Amino acid sequence: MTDDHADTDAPGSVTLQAVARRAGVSAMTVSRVFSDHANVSEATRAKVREAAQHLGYVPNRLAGALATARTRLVVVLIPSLGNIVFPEVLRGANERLDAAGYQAVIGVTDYDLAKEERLITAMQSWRPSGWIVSGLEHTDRARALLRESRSPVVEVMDLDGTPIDMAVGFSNHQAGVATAEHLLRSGRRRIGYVGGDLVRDRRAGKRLAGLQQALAAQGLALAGQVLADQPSSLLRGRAGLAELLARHPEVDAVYFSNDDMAVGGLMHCLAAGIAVPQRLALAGFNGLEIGEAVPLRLTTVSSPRHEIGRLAAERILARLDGLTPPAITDLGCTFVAGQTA
Amino acid sequence: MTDDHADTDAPGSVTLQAVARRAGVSAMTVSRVFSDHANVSEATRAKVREAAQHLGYVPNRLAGALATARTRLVVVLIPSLGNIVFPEVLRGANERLDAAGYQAVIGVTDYDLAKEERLITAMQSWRPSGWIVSGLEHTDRARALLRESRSPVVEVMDLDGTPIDMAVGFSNHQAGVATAEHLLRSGRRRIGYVGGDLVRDRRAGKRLAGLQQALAAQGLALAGQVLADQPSSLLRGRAGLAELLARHPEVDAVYFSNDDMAVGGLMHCLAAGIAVPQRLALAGFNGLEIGEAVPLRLTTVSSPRHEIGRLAAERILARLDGLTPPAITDLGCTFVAGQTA
DNA sequence: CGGCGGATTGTTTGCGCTAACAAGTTGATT
DNA sequence: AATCAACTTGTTAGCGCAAACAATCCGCCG
Repeated sequence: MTDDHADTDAPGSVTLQAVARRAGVSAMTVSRVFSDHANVSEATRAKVREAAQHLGYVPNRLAGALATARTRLVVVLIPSLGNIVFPEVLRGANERLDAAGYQAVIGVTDYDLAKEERLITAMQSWRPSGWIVSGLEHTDRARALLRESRSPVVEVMDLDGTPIDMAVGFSNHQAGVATAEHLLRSGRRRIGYVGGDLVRDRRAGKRLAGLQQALAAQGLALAGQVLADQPSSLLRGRAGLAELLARHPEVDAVYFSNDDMAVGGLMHCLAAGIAVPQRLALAGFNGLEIGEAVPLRLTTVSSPRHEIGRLAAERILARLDGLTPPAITDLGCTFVAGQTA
Repeated sequence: MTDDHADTDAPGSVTLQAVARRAGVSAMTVSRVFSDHANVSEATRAKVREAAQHLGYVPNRLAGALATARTRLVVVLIPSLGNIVFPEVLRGANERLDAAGYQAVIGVTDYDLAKEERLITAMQSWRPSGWIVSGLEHTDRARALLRESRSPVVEVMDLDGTPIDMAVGFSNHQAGVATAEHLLRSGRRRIGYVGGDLVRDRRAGKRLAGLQQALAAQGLALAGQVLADQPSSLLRGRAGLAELLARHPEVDAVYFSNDDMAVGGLMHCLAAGIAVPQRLALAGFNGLEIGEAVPLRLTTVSSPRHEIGRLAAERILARLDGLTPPAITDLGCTFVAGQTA
């Protein structure tokens, strides 16, 4: 073994130059082979590929991105990784981005707009090619930073408001209205709510507002509510329903902030022998699989999470291709008539 | 407005040079202020910070990383985003990395070792500072690539085998043994299994192997098994148990590949009126919240997913600080005696 | 047989930053 | 007042790659 140590080298240490030397061509030619957008003769191509293979060359995207000012990095900002909903959005985005040679870079805001703003600043230092952020609520500065980044921005999971650039999702308000209408149609009049912090989870707040608006249209108001301040979960929903019933025994239907909470509530009913839906109707939101697997299929509104992630990525890629995709993509959410309401 | 356009500029367009000019110092001095590892007088610091603030300067980490050959990027490779287990590992890792100024970069292998290998090659082009990968099973080439990257590697969620560099997790085999022992102690002898593809999910395979080994020690064998080839889920578990009971009505206990499957099985029992645990004992794995929320608390073995992610990140950071953390960190997993077995 | 056009390859330069070293400044010490 | 050490700031060069332009090569036409 002489001077090019072949596969015993660290892959990162082999440069374009090294490959060029071994192939007997210039660095630029090697670059052209790897980004293959220029015309290089088949013979040269083969020589270069052989050399690259032999040396174990892996291109350095840092250098490439610096030179071209195109990182092919897309930041995905989600509120939480602890709730399966957002990983599913991420999954959709990641699948599409990966297929296009782009890399998703995640940030978790913890439902905190100040933290989101900090993350945006930090992420900007990677000069991402695009942004996918959750919701339409942001600090003014966050909005300004995103706009000034001059990269495509897609806000996902919410359409009740004005997007910075593009939006892919559905109306949470509408989901609340749809649920209210179903409950009212089935004769419920004393409707309660069990959820989490409505300031942190603005989208849950919008669903509740939709429900309340539909109630108000019938001259009704919420019969009672329980708001936990910890993140939503099955156990919280179970305890929350118990508390609501203790304080407002008259309620005949309960809207939950989401399916986790609702299934928790259903478990309370099963354990406490409360007849669902005769004595009490239950409704959730999201259309999680768990709602289908419980003994009584959960009545809920299903959100197209995976598709939202996929389409958000699609919109960004389209924009980077010089196209002009629609600013707003309403994927809707579908009412699922289960057995609990 | 003369030549430096202040905050109307795209943040990415402001360079160290521009800040240096406005502050009346050299670029190097600005660099020192931002990476603040050198001594810069307080007066200069203030001038620089004012200039940076005014121009809306955001450092370019691509350029910084290229110059220092340190990206502060840590690749996290997980098999799936569709199962809450792995996002939780990711959450733990992300929290720790974020706090240290590092960025997690995700890749989803889909339980496919060939895809994992491809991802490792692709990720290497970002020259990550470290790697967190799931499991101990990899292709030879994947193993070689990781070793040659000369960056710290932590394999998570499995200790039954030999790590490339470091490992943080627990023994899946042991989890299977513990479950078997509990079932045997409570008098079960005809134990069945419901799970997914054991080649794809090697860790589930190791748990089953542990169970079988413990059975064999008593001269017993598995009474029957059902293997779905789709990813594990509540509905699959529910259907799987129905199928197992149809084919092997004599089984008196069922081990599931994980809690999702087990809760699905429990739902089948609730719906079909099968007495749990009298007629049939059920056991899962993971210790998901859903197992605690169902009417009968699920008997399972709890895995410290969040802590595994956190510690994996910790190990990488320690190594990058020049320390020598332990090669193997066994966090164990704890048997949870629920009401289903 | 000279020269022209298209295909192929090479050269130069700079992306934005930081390591390494050089140089200047200050105050204290003798 | 000369000297030195410690602190502070500047200069040079290069990280690995690709854009832009320059140079070469080849076959083929008139």
